[in-house]
Amino acid sequence: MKEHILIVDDDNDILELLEYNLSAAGYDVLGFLNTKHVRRVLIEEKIDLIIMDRNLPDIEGSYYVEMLRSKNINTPVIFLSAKNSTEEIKEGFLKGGDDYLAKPFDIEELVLRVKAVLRRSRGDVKELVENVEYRDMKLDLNMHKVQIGKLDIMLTNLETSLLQILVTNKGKVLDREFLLKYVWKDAENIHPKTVNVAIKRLKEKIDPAKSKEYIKTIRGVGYLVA
Amino acid sequence: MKEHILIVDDDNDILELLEYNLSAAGYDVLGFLNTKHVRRVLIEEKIDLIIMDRNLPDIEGSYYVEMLRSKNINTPVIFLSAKNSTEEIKEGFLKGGDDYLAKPFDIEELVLRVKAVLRRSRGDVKELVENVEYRDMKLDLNMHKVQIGKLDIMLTNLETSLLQILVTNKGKVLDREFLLKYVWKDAENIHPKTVNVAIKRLKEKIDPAKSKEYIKTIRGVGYLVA
DNA sequence: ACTTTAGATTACCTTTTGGTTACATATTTT
DNA sequence: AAAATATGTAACCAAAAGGTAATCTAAAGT
Repeated sequence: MKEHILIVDDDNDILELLEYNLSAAGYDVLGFLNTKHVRRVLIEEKIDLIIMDRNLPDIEGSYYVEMLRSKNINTPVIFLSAKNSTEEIKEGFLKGGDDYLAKPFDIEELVLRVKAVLRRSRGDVKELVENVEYRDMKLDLNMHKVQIGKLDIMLTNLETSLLQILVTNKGKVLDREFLLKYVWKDAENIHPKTVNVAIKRLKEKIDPAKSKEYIKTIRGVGYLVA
Repeated sequence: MKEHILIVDDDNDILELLEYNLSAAGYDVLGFLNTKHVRRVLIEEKIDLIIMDRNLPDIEGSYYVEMLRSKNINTPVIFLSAKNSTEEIKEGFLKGGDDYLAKPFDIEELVLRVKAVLRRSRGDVKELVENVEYRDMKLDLNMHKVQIGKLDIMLTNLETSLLQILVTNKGKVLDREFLLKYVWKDAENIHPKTVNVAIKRLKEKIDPAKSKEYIKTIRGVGYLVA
């Protein structure tokens, strides 16, 4: 099955150039001139890579990506931009980009960078649409909520990604180091005890009566959903 | 556990600059001035990322990476090179590189690119450990429990590793010295009698009725699972 | 049978670890 | 800007794990 690339660039010429060349390279390409419908498409379709211009009419591209990341949308992103000072490049990576290419660019180099990112991220791309279920709990990643029985419980970003990683790794004990890596995205200087508190709050939220034991503590190791 | 980065660059100053900054960013760094021992290190150590100069005394860096790829060594590679024509950059990607940064480079940008590649190249799923079985006992190392018949019994860290080593060495008598070495990891000043108590507690836990005799005592030698 | 010796058992105590809460800071919403 | 919310940090407490030592028991040698 072809891999899907979503492009956002307000310059129609560039959009066409990219669509032409990436299609020729065997990808399915979806082009957009602004971010208006991007989020919905990301949720509804299986998108493997985003190519994003930074100078967009409605929003600065890197801010848009930062927003996506905060919603647990981790599709790889390559920035494409005339802003090419090192400061701006660094910002692109800090906001969650996977690569950064300055305009004007060599189209073949872009295609190669696309391939490199896809090669590396393959298999690790999370299904955005698919919701995760466990016992009587339905986790809706996009809406940031869990349905437990008839009850809808809103979750914060942190709670969503913590619960997500626990449930998708069900049956495995996740230690604090692992959780810090994937939920806190390696943020520097985060105390491991932070995990305890986050877990405690999550438990409290999804099971205030403490009757379900969704999340078990494995002393000396970490936490798991069994 | 820290991620390991291997660097190959014949310029000692650059090597030191990278070692300093990547160590500061929390990585374990191994620097090399040529590729002589690189392949052996890649095989023997767990290396998560390679930073490779292209101008090496013994071989062209991208050819070296191409060789690695042909040997199914798929560790991510970031090229670092004074060769920065688009043709040469393209060659870097074609030979299997994940990113390409032209010298001179901004060290902070490099660190960010390193993070981006590592973030993308590691899966977010915890690896499953193989489980061990013996008689009617299933030892689940992921969940730190044994299933005996229908019954699930949670184990502590010590109990898990003790039972694991006994069962995986089934048929062999393990003496206290051996157990102290592998279960207690040679911790200083551990009294050999400690093993007796640990074994006693483990027996009690997995067979409170004392009817199964999973673990036999061999007087004067040690313990075994037959 | 008696003695010796290794292992089992038990009780005790220290250390480690996680839970809990309160507070501070940062972020988001209004 | 103010209020509300989210989340990190630190302090404190409780529980669990596990090491040690004293005592008991059983096996091996005489």
